Parts: sequence; C-alpha cells; structure tokens
Amino acid sequence: MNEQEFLAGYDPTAYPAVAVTVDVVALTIREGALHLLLIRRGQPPYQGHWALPGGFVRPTEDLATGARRELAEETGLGDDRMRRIHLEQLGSYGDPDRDPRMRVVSIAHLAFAPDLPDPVAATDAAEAGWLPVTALSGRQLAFDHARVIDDGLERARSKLEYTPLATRFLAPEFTVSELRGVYETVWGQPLHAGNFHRKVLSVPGFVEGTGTSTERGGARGGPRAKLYRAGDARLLHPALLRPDREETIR
Amino acid sequence: MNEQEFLAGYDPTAYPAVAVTVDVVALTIREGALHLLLIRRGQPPYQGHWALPGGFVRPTEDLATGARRELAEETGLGDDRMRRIHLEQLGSYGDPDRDPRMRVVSIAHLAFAPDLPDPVAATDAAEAGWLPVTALSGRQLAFDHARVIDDGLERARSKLEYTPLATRFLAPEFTVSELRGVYETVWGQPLHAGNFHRKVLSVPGFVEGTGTSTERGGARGGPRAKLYRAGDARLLHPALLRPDREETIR
DNA sequence: GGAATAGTGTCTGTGAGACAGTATAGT
DNA sequence: ACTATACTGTCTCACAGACACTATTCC
Repeated sequence: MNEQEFLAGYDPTAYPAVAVTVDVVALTIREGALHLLLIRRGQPPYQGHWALPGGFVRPTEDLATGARRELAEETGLGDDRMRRIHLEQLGSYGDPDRDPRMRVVSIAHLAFAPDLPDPVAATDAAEAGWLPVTALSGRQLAFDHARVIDDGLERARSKLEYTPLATRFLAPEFTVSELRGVYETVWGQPLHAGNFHRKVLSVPGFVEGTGTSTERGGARGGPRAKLYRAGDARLLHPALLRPDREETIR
Repeated sequence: MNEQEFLAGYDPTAYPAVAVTVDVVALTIREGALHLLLIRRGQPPYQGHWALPGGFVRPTEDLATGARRELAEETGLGDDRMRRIHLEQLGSYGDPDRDPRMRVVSIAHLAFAPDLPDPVAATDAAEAGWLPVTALSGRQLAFDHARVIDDGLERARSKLEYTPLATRFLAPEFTVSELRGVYETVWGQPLHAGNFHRKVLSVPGFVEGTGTSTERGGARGGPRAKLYRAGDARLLHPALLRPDREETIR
C-alpha cells in the first residue's frame, strides 16, 4: 500500500467523486403484452434515446425509498396505488465508462405493477410512456440500460417461479385465468389451462378464494370464474417451473 | 420540481458527496465448518469490531474487479488461486446512516473459495482471519455487516440448490462425499448419503468422472471413492432442493 | 473381525404434464 | 346450436426420500 492508497483509505475525497443513482425497471401488463416504463431523454448524453426512469439518490433517503420516489414521480401515482407495487433491488451497475460525464454507480430496482394509466412526463424528460418490451429490440437505449432491462426481465421470469409476485400485476381480486395470463405473458409461452388451474390451487398460500365470481363469463362464452385474492405465502412450494429450460442450463 | 431539484438533476455536486465501497462476504469450508473472512477494525468507527473486507472503488475499475481486488489484498492470493474463487454481486446497502462519517453506499459481493491459508493482515487492519460463522452470534459487527452476512449466507444456501457452485468450495478434483459435505455444512443439516450420491450423478453436467479414485479409503474405513470434476452445467436441473423448507415459506 | 464408507437396488408417495371430459355461459 | 371457457378426472412418467443391501477398505 503506497501513500496514495493509505490516504484514500481514510479520505474518500482523495478519489474523484462518484455519483449514485437509482434506476427502475418497472413492468406491467397491458392488453396481454408486457410493458416497461421508459423515458425519452430530453438532453445529452443520449438525447432522444429511451432510458429507464431514475435519478440521484437523495441524502436522507435509502435506496429503496429513492427508487420508489422516482417511480412515483414518473407515474404520478398516489400513495395508495404505489403501495400495491412490488419493488425489489435488482443489482448495481458501475462500469467506469457507463456514463460519459462522470463515474456513476446505479442501483437498479425491479417493479411489478398492475395496469396503470399513462405517465405524465416530468419536466426533465421529453416524453414518458409504457412501451411493449417486444418493441425494444433494435431501439437505441441510453447508457447500459439494455443490459439492465435484460437482467430485470430474466429476474422477473425467475421470480414468477418461486414467488407469488405474479399477483402484483393484477387487481386485488383476480381469476385463475388472469393469473395464467400473467405467467404466459412474462414467460412468453402458452401454458396448459387445466394443469395450471389445479397447480395454482394446490400450492399452499398462493391464492385464497373470495367466495365470489365474475359478473359475466368470458367475452366469447364460458362460465363465470371464481375470484381469488393473493394468499399469505411468500414463496411457492412446490414452485411453478418454466417448461423447457434446457437451453439456459449450460 | 424546485430550483434545487432542477439543478441536482444536472449537477450531482449539488448534493453532498456519496462514497461507494465494495464489501465481500467470502465463504470457505474449514474442518467441516463454514468460515467467513473478517477483518478486525484498527481505527474508528467501530474500532476493534469485526468487519467485512472491503474498501473504496477505484476510478478505473468496475465493481466486480474492485471486490476481487479487495479479496486478493486481504487473502494475499495470487492470480492462479484467485481464478478458482467464485464471485458474484450480492446487493447494495445504502441506508443514509449506515456509516457515521458520511453517506456510504456499499455494493456487497459474495465469494465461494476452497480452503485457503490464513490471511496476512493488511496495513489498514489490526487483524484478519477466517472465523466460523457459528461464532458470529453475539459478536459485535461493524456497520450493517451483520445483515449483509445474513443475506450472503441465505444467498449461498439458495445458490447451492440451483447451481453447481458447491464445487467451488472444493479442490478441482473431489469425491461425492466431499461434495455432500459442502451441502451439509452450508445447509446445516445431514443429507442421506445414498440418495445424494445418485442424485448428483443423475443431474446432467453437474460433475464428470475423472476415471481415477482416491489413494486411500476413508480415515475410518470404507472403499476408495471415485474422483470427479465440476461439469459444464451452469444450472442444476432438476435442482437439489433443501429438505424441510416449510418454515421459510410464509 | 468389526466398523465405517462407497455405491446400487427397490419401493412408495408426490407432483408435473398430457389428455379427456363435463358444465356453464356468450353469441 | 355452436363455441369458448372454467374446472375436474385420470393416466403416465419423473423424481425425491426411505430403506435395504453389497462391496471395499481401515483399524
């Protein structure tokens, strides 16, 4: 350890400043498609490119609070609707050159939200909106946000296997079919309706019946479906594993 | 958005400085017990308390590189032995008051290492060593490191279920019994030897035989065991689930 | 010989998935 | 009437866990 390193151990100002931001990969399901909240940047760098909502963490807030605040600012949601949104830490991204202006370490978060109204663009963004994740390929994303989004989507797919968080994409009361729709949308493949139904009801604590049913059957016929609420389980056991995972193993 | 917030969006120096550190929860197995690399702090705050190895991120290194560097510095290992250590990001800890000196956001990492020699204390630490994790309860840990360690241990237990990373606690060639020992140590419960044996060999890509066997049988008798290497799987399918997870589900 | 360990055989229960079938509603 | 959907029944296969057993080696 030389003199510079010794000093640096005690005096962080011996190093150039590092900025800490929080970014949010916010997912929701609209019209059967997985959507992502994105902001079109109004100034350089990456002016005109799409970016994740986020910003500098404030002195008195912790990381999760900062992420929740950024999400609330961009979506314009009140406390009541914010409370139904699941938010967890996704990971930190700190490559030295990920932001051309300075060293920025971003703590990315992942959010699952029920279908929400279109966001009102904040003053520091030219535009904000929910974009289908299928529309991202080919589009130029700011910073390393393409990778953050990829990580977030994979985390979301994985979380649906072991946790009951799929319910967070739905209204407080939902049918098994709607829940199956969440899985099919996030995983990107159809599931067997009958087996899914039995499986969901057999996992302890996943859902609990409300005793009520939908007012009408399906748009194209069928009986009225029973309504369920999220149960008290925090983990699904046994888990609902994705079919055909062979590709990702090696 | 008021004037201060507007400026802060463009000029991070409008906020008080934030320091970014990397910390490492480094785990290894010694004499059948799970051990953790800890440093006894030589100066305030938390002087004399045990803390995770870590330090400030340097301007030109990314987060994983910083964590690997800190680990190498504390253990005194060369590149060859460092390469066999698994390192992954664990999570970020950024509560505003976690460090009394200033705002410090720490990106914690998790490392799995084979049995290593005792570390040589670096100049900025009074003492360094591998401590059994069972010896931690009751001991005063610096900062929020007790929580970081808890999160790391739970992550380690979980990773052994879905990945072949248990092999990272062992030498390049190992027996099924030694591998079972890793699981039993990390999970803290005995496993059925026969079923474990069959299970490990049946998971594609978990281990591959070397064609050789140990020189001697067990210390207290038994045949010579076949030797295996880590296979090419990155995920175990089907997974090796911990027995009796009911407690953690709700 | 006695004891411990490596490794295999077998049985049972659970659960996933395929498939079929019934009941209920919309058009 | 026709069709789509909700939900249930049944069969098969895979696998986890319990138990038993043999073979090998150390003491």
